[in-house]
Amino acid sequence: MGDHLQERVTEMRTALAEKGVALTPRRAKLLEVLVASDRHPSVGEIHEEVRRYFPSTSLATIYNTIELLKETGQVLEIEFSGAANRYDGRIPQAHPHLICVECEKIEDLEMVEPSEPLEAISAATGYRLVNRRTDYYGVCPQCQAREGGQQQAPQSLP
Amino acid sequence: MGDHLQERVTEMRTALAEKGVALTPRRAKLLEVLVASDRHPSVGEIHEEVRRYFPSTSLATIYNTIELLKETGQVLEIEFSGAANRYDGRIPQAHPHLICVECEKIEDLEMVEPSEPLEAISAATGYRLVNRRTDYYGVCPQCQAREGGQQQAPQSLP
DNA sequence: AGAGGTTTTAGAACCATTCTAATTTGTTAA
DNA sequence: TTAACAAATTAGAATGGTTCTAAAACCTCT
Repeated sequence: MGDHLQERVTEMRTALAEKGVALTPRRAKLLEVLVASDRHPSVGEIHEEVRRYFPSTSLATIYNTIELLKETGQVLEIEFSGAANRYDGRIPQAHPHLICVECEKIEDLEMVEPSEPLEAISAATGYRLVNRRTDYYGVCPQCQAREGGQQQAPQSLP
Repeated sequence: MGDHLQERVTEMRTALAEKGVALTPRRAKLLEVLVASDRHPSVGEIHEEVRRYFPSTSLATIYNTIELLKETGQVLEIEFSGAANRYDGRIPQAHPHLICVECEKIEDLEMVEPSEPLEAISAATGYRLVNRRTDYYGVCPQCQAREGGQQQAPQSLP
């Protein structure tokens, strides 16, 4: 695991410590799993992985710990209604994602987002903004290839 | 209902007609209700409203008709995992929303979104893009007022 | 060792959504 | 007008991710 990722785990540990909760072995493993994955894993996937080390771990523990991480701003939750929520432990700040509607892969979108004038929105609307979400949905290159060559041109969305 | 809104209902009717499905009284009322509301209503809210005119209407009918509208691109679905999905029948194209995390109000964000170079994203990533989502979450002015004056300054999200 | 707190577990409860099978409605053809 | 067929609708069951609950396990401090 790279330095940056180790640092992330450390930050999470610190955040939990400051919150006054114990860093139990299960929780420690969960942090590791969460940060080790670049798949934006679901609770189910995290559960499966933690179970490889602590087979008796219950789903509730995963949900509880994720909740603690959310409360401390240490994980980014990407909500879905028809599928399990997904979690980004590597970059807990809001940032744009690229989501494949075929294979449900989620990637970070590295391209500069033109940094919405968040203060401007706040000033214009009176909202006290606390979060944002920016997702692009499409079919990833691999899924396009798998489908054969009959894909149509990218359509522009107003 | 304004001209623009009437037009929207007409577009929806046309889309359903082209799809070859019947415009039953329930469906007609649903379109009306959907477009009449500026609340980005949930299925439950639409159901309640349609029921005022056709009391025996079942939830399944609402879900089915919404599905037809989705298939024809005539309604925008805003997904949530912890709460009911919400629907925008007025502007079915992807556009940014302002969502109050207190009262769950959803407003269209009129401010120009700096129109992401969607083709650029497509070109850079190889994705065939089909949709997008841009939401800003915060506390609306009304909810801030209701809470009293102890709100903190808007925080900037990287 | 015992007391009091936190953590964890298993399973129940919840709820929006989807599915299913049966009924109703509408239309066309005799 | 009725028969027959297709589409639409209904009530309720099933699904599945998430949350809740009560009991058990685990610490830590004395």
